[in-house]
Amino acid sequence: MPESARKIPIHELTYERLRDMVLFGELEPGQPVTIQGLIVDLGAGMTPVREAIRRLCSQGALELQGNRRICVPKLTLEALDQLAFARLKIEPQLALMACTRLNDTSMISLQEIDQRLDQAIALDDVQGYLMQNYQFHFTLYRAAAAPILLDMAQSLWLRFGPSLRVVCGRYGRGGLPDRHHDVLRAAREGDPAVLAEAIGADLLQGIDQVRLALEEPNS
Amino acid sequence: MPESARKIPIHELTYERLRDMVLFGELEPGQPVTIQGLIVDLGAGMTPVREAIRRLCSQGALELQGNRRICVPKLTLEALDQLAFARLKIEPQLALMACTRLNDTSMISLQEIDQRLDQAIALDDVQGYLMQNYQFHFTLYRAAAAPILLDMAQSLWLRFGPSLRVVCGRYGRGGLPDRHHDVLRAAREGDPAVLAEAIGADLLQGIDQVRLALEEPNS
DNA sequence: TTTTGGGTAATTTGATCATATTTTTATCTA
DNA sequence: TAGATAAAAATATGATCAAATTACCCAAAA
Repeated sequence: MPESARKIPIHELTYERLRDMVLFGELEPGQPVTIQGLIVDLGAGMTPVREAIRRLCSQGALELQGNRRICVPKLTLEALDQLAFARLKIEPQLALMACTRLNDTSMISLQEIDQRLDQAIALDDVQGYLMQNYQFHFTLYRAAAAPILLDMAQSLWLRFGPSLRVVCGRYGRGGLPDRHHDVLRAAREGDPAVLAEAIGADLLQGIDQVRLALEEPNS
Repeated sequence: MPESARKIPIHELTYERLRDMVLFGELEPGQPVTIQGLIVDLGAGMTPVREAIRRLCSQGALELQGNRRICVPKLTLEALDQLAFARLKIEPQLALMACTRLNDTSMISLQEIDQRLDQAIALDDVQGYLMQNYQFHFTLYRAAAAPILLDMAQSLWLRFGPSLRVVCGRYGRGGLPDRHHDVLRAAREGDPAVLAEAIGADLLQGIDQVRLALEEPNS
């Protein structure tokens, strides 16, 4: 085995793997998650799996039901309202703080991600879209150098991710305008207020999509 | 042993115990936390302690240093700015949502907590003050019935708590005005905007106290 | 002689696993 | 349908291994 891999403990790798499964919709809302199942699927021991689950539970990515079962939480309308409020406060602020700190390297990264994002849209690759969309936002947010707000955004995305996947998978993106180009333009021009506004508009689009789906009669 | 106690798993009890230690300043910022030490101090096994630590790390209450050591994070000025921003967005909103849902029972609870708070101030009981202050805010916030925003507030308090303890212990409350009475009055009158404003003013007072302490030369 | 530096040994601590115990869920019979 | 039993899954412990820190010793320099 490569030496570089032996630096990261298994419980960390397990956490990252499980987090991505939630974030990119490999696990659906309402789907039960068992410790034993993950031990088999991820080939990890019991302790690392348990620790990864505890971390994700405290971030809201997983939910402990009264009996000791674990599942991916289903978004309710009330939860969506809270998520919308928090995301629209936190994420534009991260964008605003990032704006003045964006250097050439991160600008190039953003543009590359944007290209892959367009590709994924063209190919109807939902998983790819979700992954690049995540990378786009968090590459921007990381530039803000605000770890606490970044943690909060991460937790909000973990609660939001599974439902976004369901919506995208069911309806596709249906010709919605691509807000990322507005974001990129604002970033290039270096106007923090405009950039924050553009991020807000992008978030709102995703939130409204999920809200429409939740308001439909079928669960 | 009482049967009621056997319902709550040890890892949950351990988490709550350790959380309170962080929240109410039993652990100082920068203080190292060891798994082995907690096993001895709390009389728990290894698994529950590890899980409690993982949960608190992902809430920002504890911090993994590069080498696999754990400590209570020290607040920097940058971190304080982020905390201030987030708290002033989230907590007034929780108060606002709670306002219209406050019933007689919770109003009485708030008043009782406020009395105990005044007692603690009169007795210079720092620990008691911190505990009642926490109870006051979260009894109010819980009434909002907004679990996601409540989780966020909880995490913010976990990051803030240890430093507040240090400040209060060092300088006392130094004749600062008691904002809780404004909060209680607004709650009684049922005006959400005024209540949110009062909470904001209370938060700002604590934040400014900590900021003053951080700006001092000595670490 | 005292101090300092380097390196090794001992100890502490974290990571992981195997296993035993308890709880919950599912199944089967009356 | 209800109650009892079996199976499965979660909780919790302790043992083992690996990594990091600390303690200690000896030699060299001041």
